[in-house]
Amino acid sequence: MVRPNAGTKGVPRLDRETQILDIASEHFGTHGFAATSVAAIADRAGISKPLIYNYFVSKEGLFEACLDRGGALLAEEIERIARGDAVGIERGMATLAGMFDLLEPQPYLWRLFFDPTAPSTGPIADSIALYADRIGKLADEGVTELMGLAGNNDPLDISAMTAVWLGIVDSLMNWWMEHPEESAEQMMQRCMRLLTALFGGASE
Amino acid sequence: MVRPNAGTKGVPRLDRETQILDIASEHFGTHGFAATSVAAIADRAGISKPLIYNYFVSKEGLFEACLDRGGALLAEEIERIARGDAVGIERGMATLAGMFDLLEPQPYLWRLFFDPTAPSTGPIADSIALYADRIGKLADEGVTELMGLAGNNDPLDISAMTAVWLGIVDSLMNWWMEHPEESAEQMMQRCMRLLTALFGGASE
DNA sequence: GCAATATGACCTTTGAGTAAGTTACCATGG
DNA sequence: CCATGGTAACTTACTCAAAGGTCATATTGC
Repeated sequence: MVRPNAGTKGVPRLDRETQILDIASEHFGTHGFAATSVAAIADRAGISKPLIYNYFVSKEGLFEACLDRGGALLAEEIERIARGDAVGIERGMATLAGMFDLLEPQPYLWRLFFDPTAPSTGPIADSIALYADRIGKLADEGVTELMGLAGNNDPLDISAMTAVWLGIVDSLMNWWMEHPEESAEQMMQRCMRLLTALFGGASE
Repeated sequence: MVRPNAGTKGVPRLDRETQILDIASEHFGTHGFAATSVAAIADRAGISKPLIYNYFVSKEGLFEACLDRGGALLAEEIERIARGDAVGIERGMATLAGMFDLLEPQPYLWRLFFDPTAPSTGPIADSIALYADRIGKLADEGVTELMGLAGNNDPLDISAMTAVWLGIVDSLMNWWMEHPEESAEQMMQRCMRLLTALFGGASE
């Protein structure tokens, strides 16, 4: 009764790490690196701060672990879709569909890689650059294809269009976070409707 | 000699306030509220922290002053454009043109109102909500028009499309921040090219 | 008893915010 | 024409709280 919380809870390290990463990813993704405190994560996990430091060394280490897990997930999925044969807008929509499926339980994962409050130097910046490049490269590839079809090969135009494309994905993930009742399937159908509205029903 | 830095520099309050707001807006807009320190702003302005507190009361007060100045600027410009007669995509492009002109020296201003690390309660949240609503309402209006032309009146579709539109503006401002050599005029022409590429040259 | 899981209590750094004073300028009165 | 004092601009040197990070120790299963 004096120390109601003393002693082990018997949760294996891997399970605990997974749980911590889940909670940390949500916090980091939702509020950003700077506005997230390790103590808050520990609280939400029902454990003490030192356990987190024991497993992840530092706040940056924890963030990096989130990046690694999330980045691998995202990059692999986008790469898988890139190996398909969709081209132009179709490829974009296929990518979106994949992202919705993948991120159904956790749309905030996407934002980990576009966090302006994350450290801009050191291992974190490297890690972000790594995955952002990997994702960005595929986006760039898709956009280059699309623009090429329209006869535009200007590198800066392509760079800007890629940024816009990533921004679109970003805003859809944000919107999804504010409408959690929406399923991946519904999100995708909504996007199709938006696309046809934009193109006056002439797409497809 | 004992206190080489003591004493006034004789800069009138209004001038100093303007200078502080310029620097603070850039920091807040670039790195977010949580990742910005008052001391850093004071440093960049070449003054001491207490002077900032003297003029703006608190970090939140400073942020709010940035919001008020920037928000009025943005909202008034968007409202001015909304009173024009452009409709659908044209209205979007007109708005973009206005934003580029207005934000030529300071694209980061836009991000002040979409900062996930800003306090979510209190006067700041109110201020953000005020301007974000004002901007969002106009965006919503434009999007509703556009979607209506295509026969889509679903409120959630409109809400999502508005989010996407704001996300597009956001990503363009970010891209611009990374390409400061670009003029407002050039940005606009680039956007026109992107639009025609998207619509297969059939727009206009 | 040993290794894994776990914690309370601490240290340290960072950054928001403040108290008290300093410097320069300008208006007034003698 | 110079003392006097009021006020605006400005700073040094602090306080205090929150958050990152560490240490010694406790519980439990084998």
